[in-house]
Amino acid sequence: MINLIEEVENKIQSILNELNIQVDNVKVVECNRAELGQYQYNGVMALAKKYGYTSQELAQLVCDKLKQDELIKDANVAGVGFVNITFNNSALINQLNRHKEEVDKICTPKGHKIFIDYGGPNVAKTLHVGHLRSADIGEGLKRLARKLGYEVISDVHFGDWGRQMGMVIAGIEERMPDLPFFDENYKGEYPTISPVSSEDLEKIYPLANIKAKEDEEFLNKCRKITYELQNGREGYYKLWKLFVAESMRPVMKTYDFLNVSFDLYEGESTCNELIAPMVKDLIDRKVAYESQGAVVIDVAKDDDKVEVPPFLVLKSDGAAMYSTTDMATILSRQRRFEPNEYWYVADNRQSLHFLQLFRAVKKAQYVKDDTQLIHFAFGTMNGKDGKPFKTRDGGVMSALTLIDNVKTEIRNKMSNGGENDEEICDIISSATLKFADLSNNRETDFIFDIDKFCALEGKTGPYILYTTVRANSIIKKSQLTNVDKFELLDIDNKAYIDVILNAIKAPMVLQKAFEQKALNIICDYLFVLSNSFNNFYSQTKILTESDKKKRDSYLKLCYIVSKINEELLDILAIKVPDRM
RNA sequence: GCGCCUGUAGCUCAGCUGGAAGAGCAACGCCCUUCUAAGGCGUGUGUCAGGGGUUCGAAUCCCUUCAGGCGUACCA
Repeated sequence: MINLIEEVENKIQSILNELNIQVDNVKVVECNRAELGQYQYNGVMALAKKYGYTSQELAQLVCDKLKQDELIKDANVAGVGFVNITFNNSALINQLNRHKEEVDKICTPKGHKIFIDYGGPNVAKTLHVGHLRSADIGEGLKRLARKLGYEVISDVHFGDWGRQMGMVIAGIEERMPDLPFFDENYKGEYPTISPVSSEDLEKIYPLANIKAKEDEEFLNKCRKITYELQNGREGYYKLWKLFVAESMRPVMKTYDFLNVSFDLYEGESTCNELIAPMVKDLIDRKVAYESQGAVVIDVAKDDDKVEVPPFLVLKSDGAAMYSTTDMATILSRQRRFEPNEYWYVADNRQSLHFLQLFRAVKKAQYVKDDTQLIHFAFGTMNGKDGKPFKTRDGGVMSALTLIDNVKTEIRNKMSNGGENDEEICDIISSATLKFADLSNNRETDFIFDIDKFCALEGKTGPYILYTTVRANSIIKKSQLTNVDKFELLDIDNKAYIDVILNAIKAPMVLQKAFEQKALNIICDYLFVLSNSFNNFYSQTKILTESDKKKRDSYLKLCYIVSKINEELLDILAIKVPDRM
């Protein structure tokens, strides 16, 4: 069944065809002048001249016909030939009653599998505020795809196998050289508790990184340790196991707070046993070859605008790097899941890497020809100087610090103490951060401003939650049970109709957000819908409305808004508290 | 050097498959004995970085200049 907008598009097409005007793509869009109409058609300007009309004449002809339609209350011409359309209330209400059907319509048939890789926290590096983006965006895209019927498998893909591991081990050895892990001839039992805490690791890694930059010998040692770790030196491996587990603790805590979770908690190291056979296979089949001591795959194409460097399978010292593990990881995922699409949510500085990776796996035929590999890049969160945060040298606010800041703001704001306060505070804090993050366009960089991330008023997470809690609260207060079964009536109340007008857009918003993989579209919509609801709420007495049928309609609208908000917030991985 | 991205209100940003310049914050004013004021309503602000072009119509597409950011095989 076609929706209201498609219906009016078809009608306009018929009207134009009757005038012997050929058009095949009539588009009716939201009106950007609310005082003139609800929707608008802009096509007549382009057609008029060709068919011997002035824009206004043709627009007027269209309007005259449209006005005769039962769906339409009014249609008028404005400016140089804009056709503004206002629907009858009953048409809007009918459309809103088809909400579920509309959502089902945009769902994909079952059996389409997507593998999504996001998060990518690194061992020994504390999560800083910039890391929230991959987690928030990835989680949101995963849920959005699932909402639309896709089968989605997610993996956190810990950064636990590259050179930074060698650096950390070298760093620990500098501090505690007497630990048995470093003695190649040690035969006894290794300790089972990490000799370093996650706090220690967050210091050890940046220091080692700085030292490696200044001290060539130390850098070479790190490389050697990395190679030996990857090739099974027991002491290093045992130590690595311990500090990886230790390092993950605060990360998992942060993910938990953000309502982010994965189907798989694997890492770069997971595919280690696949690397040697993979390299052999690539060389045997002459996909890869040796160049300057390293093993590479040519991935350049003749029509490249830029020189695309070869893809590195192994470094010249024989060690694996991120390109190695990314490729082997695809092999591993392909064998187990064989998805139709691979999604990588990673910042846009890695674009070239993914271009190379995707070409390399296609060239090696590790995925089918029609398997899609897509990098959903996101912009970096920059400091006030406009430059991206750097973590290796430290100095950027950690995610946990930011979380503490927001929680403090919210605790101060929360009215009177009560049960579950801490839980509610956490929910609101999480919503505050996530909404602030996701409101930004995915692809563009933006400046991190702590005040904005902690803001509780205006276009914020708490605003949306507050609206939802309000709507739920009034339903509860009515003590009526079957509110979901109540009927929306055609009531002469502009604020009420405005909410309905916004509510019918939800399925289209989902579709657009998915097409563009743009969660900020959902954020914007939540704000607009909530704002119209608050306007309605502030000027309409609901519970004290004497006309019971009207009252029930109003309650039903509260119910609808609450459900849409909950539905969309759930995609953003934002929970709704019972009270605020 | 080459490639990609960005430049919109005082600030932070939407809008970019062409269609009537937007939001939040900040400022000022109004609205709680009445359903949650984390709320509602109102007021002001713009050579959409500059210059060309295409078009009935350009913040949006094309060219160009300027400014900033990122990337450019052994970090991720």
